[in-house]
Amino acid sequence: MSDAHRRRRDPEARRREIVAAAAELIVEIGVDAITHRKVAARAGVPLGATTQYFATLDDLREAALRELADEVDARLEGVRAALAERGTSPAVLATLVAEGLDDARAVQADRAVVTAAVHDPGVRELARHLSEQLIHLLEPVYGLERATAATIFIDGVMWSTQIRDTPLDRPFIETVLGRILGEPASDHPHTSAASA
Amino acid sequence: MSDAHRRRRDPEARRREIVAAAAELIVEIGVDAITHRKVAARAGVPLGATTQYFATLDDLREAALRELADEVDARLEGVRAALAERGTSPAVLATLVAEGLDDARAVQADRAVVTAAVHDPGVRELARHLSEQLIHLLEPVYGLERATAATIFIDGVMWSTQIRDTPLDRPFIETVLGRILGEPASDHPHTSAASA
Amino acid sequence: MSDAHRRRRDPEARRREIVAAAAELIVEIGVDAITHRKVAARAGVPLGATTQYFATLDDLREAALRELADEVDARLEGVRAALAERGTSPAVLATLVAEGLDDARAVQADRAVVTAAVHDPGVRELARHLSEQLIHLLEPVYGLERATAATIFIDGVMWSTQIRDTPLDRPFIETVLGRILGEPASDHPHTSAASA
Amino acid sequence: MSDAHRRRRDPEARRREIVAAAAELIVEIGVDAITHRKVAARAGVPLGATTQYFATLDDLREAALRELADEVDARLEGVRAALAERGTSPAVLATLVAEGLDDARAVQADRAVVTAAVHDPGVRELARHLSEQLIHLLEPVYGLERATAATIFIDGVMWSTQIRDTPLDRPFIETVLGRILGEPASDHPHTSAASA
DNA sequence: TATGAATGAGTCTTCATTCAT
DNA sequence: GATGAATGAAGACTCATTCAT
Repeated sequence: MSDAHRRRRDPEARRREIVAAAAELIVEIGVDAITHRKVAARAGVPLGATTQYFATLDDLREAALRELADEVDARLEGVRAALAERGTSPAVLATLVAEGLDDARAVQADRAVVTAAVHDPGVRELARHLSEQLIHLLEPVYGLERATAATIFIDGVMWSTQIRDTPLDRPFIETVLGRILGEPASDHPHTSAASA
Repeated sequence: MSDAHRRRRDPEARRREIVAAAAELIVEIGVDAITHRKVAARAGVPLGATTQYFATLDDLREAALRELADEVDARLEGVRAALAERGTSPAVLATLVAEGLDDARAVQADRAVVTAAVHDPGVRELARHLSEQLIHLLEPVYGLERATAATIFIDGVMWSTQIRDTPLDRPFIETVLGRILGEPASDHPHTSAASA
Repeated sequence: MSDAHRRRRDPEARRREIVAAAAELIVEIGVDAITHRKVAARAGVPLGATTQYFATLDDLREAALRELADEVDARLEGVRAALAERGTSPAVLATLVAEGLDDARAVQADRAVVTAAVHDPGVRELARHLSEQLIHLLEPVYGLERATAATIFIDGVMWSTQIRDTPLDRPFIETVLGRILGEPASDHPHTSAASA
Repeated sequence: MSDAHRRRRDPEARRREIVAAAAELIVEIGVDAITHRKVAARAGVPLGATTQYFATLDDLREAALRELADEVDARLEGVRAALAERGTSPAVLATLVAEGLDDARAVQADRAVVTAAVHDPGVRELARHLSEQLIHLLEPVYGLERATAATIFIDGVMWSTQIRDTPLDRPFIETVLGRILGEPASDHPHTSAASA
């Protein structure tokens, strides 16, 4: 019965395939290099399908960037869970960051969104949202200022990984996060004098 | 072929104009959005001039990115001089960084080089060189690890500025740099805002 | 992008039209003088159609040369049939060659392929194939050496026709072919105009 | 004194260098592929020199083709001398032809002129002149018809060499020329019923 | 609805030719 | 006179987008 319902394919599934292909390509060749043809080829769908589901290439691009942002969001959710379970210490956080660095796709997805944000106000909100997510994760324990500082540092770590051949190692990250975050505040947040 | 009046005849100047126009455009619309036509229009030269001086658009792009990197280099030289004069303290450094953040062009030039580095190995070296410059500035006073950490943090600050509407403020930067750098390791201690 | 009326929708036919137009132009203005624009104009199709069907101009050129080679092949098949019916004598062959010379297009098609072969290894095979076709037609009757010699001579006749205003006449061709081929070596002798 | 006369260089010599470079290039890459820039680079002269000595590229092309034709002419003069000395027999002629085939440049020069002749009436005369030269060499001994036939065959041999990997061998050429030319006429020409 | 043919705008690039120096 | 900078026309090619089927 469920098979009979969908004639050929599930439109939603196809849409997802296209977005996934576009996201892959953005990570690989950059947001400005994607074309309908490349996306169609990568997704294994006919050219027409890419224009069927998205009015313009910009729309497709946006959907793909949103997809990448969702991936990062999901990853952050994993971080949240891990911190909740293992404790929000610089050591645990450093471990999670270092793990993230090992997943090239994760790093690139994040960087792609931020890069696209520079010249696209729409994406800017996406990028802002992501870093705020991390801030909000750390803020209850370390306060806004330190949480912001740590997030900005981790941002720098991501870029460093993207540009350099040798990724930064966990001990370094832990040490620096330790300095930035200091000791966890006893139990609950203190509003501090952070800026942004 | 045409009866048009040939323009000025100063190859070096013209080349510089073209590179400057390309650099401007990279900052404004992104490295992937530049075209011969846009550069020619911005520089106020005929289309053919852009191809006369650069065999390929890639060559022109590279020259423009190098120009931007040189700008950043010059700025870093200014930082070096200021640190030498006013002391390599987190406070002085924070002031210089905050000043840099106020110069949108400076931030954008730096970010443009880093962004272009992601998909262009040639530019990657340029980007690496820039961050190493800053590391080398701080290393004599704070050691490699702290110098690197501070540089990575400043990198994050730059991105944050690029993405957010409100730039981070000087006190925040000073506080965090203080935590990252700690007391100068050398014999010329400065007043540092370290805490924790 | 435009409100133009799309034309007919018969890809195969359109492809053939484009190839035919390109072949015509190669014969008229030479293989190196064809451009997308000229082909499109000649075929009566928009510029984009020529690039839609052929990834590169080289591909289009190759298809057109192959088309010309096919024409020559078809002509050779006619020669084969005629020789089979009327006997493989120098006289019959000379008549067929002389007929071929009267068809300017046939001569030009042949010469165009050979000319293009000089600087294009891919086409070289095409050209070789054509002359081998004729050799194989004559070889069973006259042996490889004489068949080759006659083919080479006929090649020279084609070029002579291409360069001179007055084409060589049938009697001359017959006389020379008679000398080159001599008496048929097979069991089915034909009246031959051999002399000397 | 002779050195003082010419300021920088001998204009005539420079002109010859340019023509020689163009001729070389025509042989290598085809008559349609030459450009001012390529010729200047090959000749080792500044770009402006190529336009200084020739009003248009067509003029330069024509001069270069004429140069190639002159080379062939010189070669034919060598053939004339050799025939005069060693006798105008098919064997001697075949040897000279076979020697010519070994000189790739000689074959290509000849073919370049003939090829260019197809679409350029001006060059056509040049090409006609060349084959007539050879006819006139053989005519006194073998008569116009046989001389023409042999020339046409040799023309075919040249093309065959250009297209095939393995050049035709001397014995084959001698055998066929022997059949085409027959025995040398006793002493002086007989006007025969040849066509062209 | 799904597909891919159709179209032309726009891109990079090459070059003949002109002409300032 | 010699040089190479200057210019734009023209060429190959790519692709977003439209729309017939």
